[in-house]
Amino acid sequence: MNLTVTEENYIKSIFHLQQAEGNVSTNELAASLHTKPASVTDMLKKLTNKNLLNYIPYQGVRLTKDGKKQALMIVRKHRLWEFFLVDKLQFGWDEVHEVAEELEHVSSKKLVEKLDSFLGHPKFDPHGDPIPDIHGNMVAVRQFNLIDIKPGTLVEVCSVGSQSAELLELLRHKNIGISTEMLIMKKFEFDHSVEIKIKNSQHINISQQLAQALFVKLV
Amino acid sequence: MNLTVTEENYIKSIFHLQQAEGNVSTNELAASLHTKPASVTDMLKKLTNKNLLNYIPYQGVRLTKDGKKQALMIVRKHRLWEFFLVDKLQFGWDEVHEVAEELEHVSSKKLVEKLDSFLGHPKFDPHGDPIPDIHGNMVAVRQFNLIDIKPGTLVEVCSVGSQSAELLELLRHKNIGISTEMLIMKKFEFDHSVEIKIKNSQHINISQQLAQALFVKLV
DNA sequence: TAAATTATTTAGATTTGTCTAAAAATAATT
DNA sequence: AATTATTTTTAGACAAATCTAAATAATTTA
Repeated sequence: MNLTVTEENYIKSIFHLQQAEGNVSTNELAASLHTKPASVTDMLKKLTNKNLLNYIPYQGVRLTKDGKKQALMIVRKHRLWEFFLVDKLQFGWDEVHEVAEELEHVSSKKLVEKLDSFLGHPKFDPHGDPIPDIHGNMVAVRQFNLIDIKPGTLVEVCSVGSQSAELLELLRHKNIGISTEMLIMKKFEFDHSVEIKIKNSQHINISQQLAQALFVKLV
Repeated sequence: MNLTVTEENYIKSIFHLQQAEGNVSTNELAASLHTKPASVTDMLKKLTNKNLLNYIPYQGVRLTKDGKKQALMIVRKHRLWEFFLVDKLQFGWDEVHEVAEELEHVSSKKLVEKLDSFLGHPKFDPHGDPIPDIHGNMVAVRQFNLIDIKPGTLVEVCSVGSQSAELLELLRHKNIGISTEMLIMKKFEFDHSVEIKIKNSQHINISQQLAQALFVKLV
C-alpha cells in the first residue's frame, strides 16, 4: 500500500494522539495537523476505505492493525533520521525535528534498513524516544537523555545511544552500564558536562557528548 | 523562492536537456518527465511567471540565471546523496538513482552543507558526474570511474572520490595522484580488480574499492 | 427536558498538476 | 507554393487536498 505524504502525516498524528488518549477526535486532529475539521473528515473517510482506520461518524477514530503498522514504520524512519542528524551530521538535538519530518517520507525500505545498520541499530532517538524495530517493536518506558535531567534527581541507566566500540570503552572505564543508578549532582554551563554520583563511589564528571549518549529513567 | 517537488523536477529536466542541446522543446520535456505535452505547456507558463525560465510559445525554453542556480542546487543534492548511499550505506552505484530522486527534494540547506562536510566534500558522485559546490561551480570535463574503463585505454587521474586519510595513504603507497597517467591492462571478473600500468613503472593491481574511488579522463 | 453550546459533517468552491480532444502554429514534403 | 505531417497550445474536465459556510448531531447547561 502506497501512501501520499499527506496520508502519512494523518496516520502519524492519529498514532501519537491515540497513545495519549483513547479515540481521537476530529477537532484534535485538525489542531495537530494545522488544518480544518472539515478537511479532516474527508481524509478520515479516505483512510477508512484503505482499511487504515476504524472510523464511525461523530465517534472519533482509531488505527487498525494495518494503520498502526504503517504508523510505526513512519515513526521508525523519523527517529532513525533524527539519530543520524545528531550523531553523524552534528546537528543539535533541538533542531532535527523539522528536517526529519521531511526525511521520514522517503519511501525506500532498503534505505531504512541500511541506515539502521550504519547507525549501529540505535534503540533511542536524540530526545530519548524509543525507535521501533523493523517489526514495529519498541521499548515502552519513557526515557530521558541524561543531559536533560535536573540536579538532585536519581536515575537509572536504561540504554546507550549506540553500540560503537569507542562509547563502550568509555563506559567500561567509568564503570557505567545498563541499570547503573546515579544521582545527578550538578550541571556546568561552560561545557555542558554533568557531575554525577554512583552508589558507593566517588563523584565523577560526564562530558556533554557522553551525557547525550546515555538514556535513563526516573527511579 | 520555494518550489514544489514537481516544479523542481521540471527545472532539473530542463537543466539536463539544455546541456545536450540548445533550447528544450515541449515534446522532449514531456518524454523526459513521463507526462503529456499539454501538461508541460501549463507548467512552463507557471515557471516563467516565477522568472525561472525564458519561454516563447512554439520556440522551446531555456533556464534563466535564477533557474539555473536552482537546478544546480538540486543536482548538488542529488549527487551528494548518491555519494552518501554508496560510500556510507554500501548501496551499489547502480541502485542509488531512484532513492536520490526522493532525497534531493528535502529542503534544508543546513542539511546539505552538513552532509557535504560529513562526506569530505566529494567532487564526483559514484557515476563520475561532478558535484556542484555551494556556489554552483563544478568541474566541466566528463569523468569516468576507473572501474568502468575498458582494457587498452589510456587515462589520466582527475580526482579521487573523497579526502579520507585511509584513501590518501593507499594512493601515496601506490604512487598514484592527480594527473597520473595509466594504461588499463586487464580486468578480473572474480574480485573486480583492475591491472594497470603507470608510465616507467611495473604493472600493479587496483582493488574494486580503490577503482571505484578513482575518477579519470580519457587522454 | 428544552435550549444553548460545541463538535462534526455536508455541500460547494478553490488550487495544483494532470489529462483528452480540438485548434493553431510550425516544419516537412511533394 | 500548397498540402501534409508534426509540434505546440488552448479549452475544458478531473482527482487530491484543502477551504468556508451551512446543516446536523452530540453534549452541556439551565
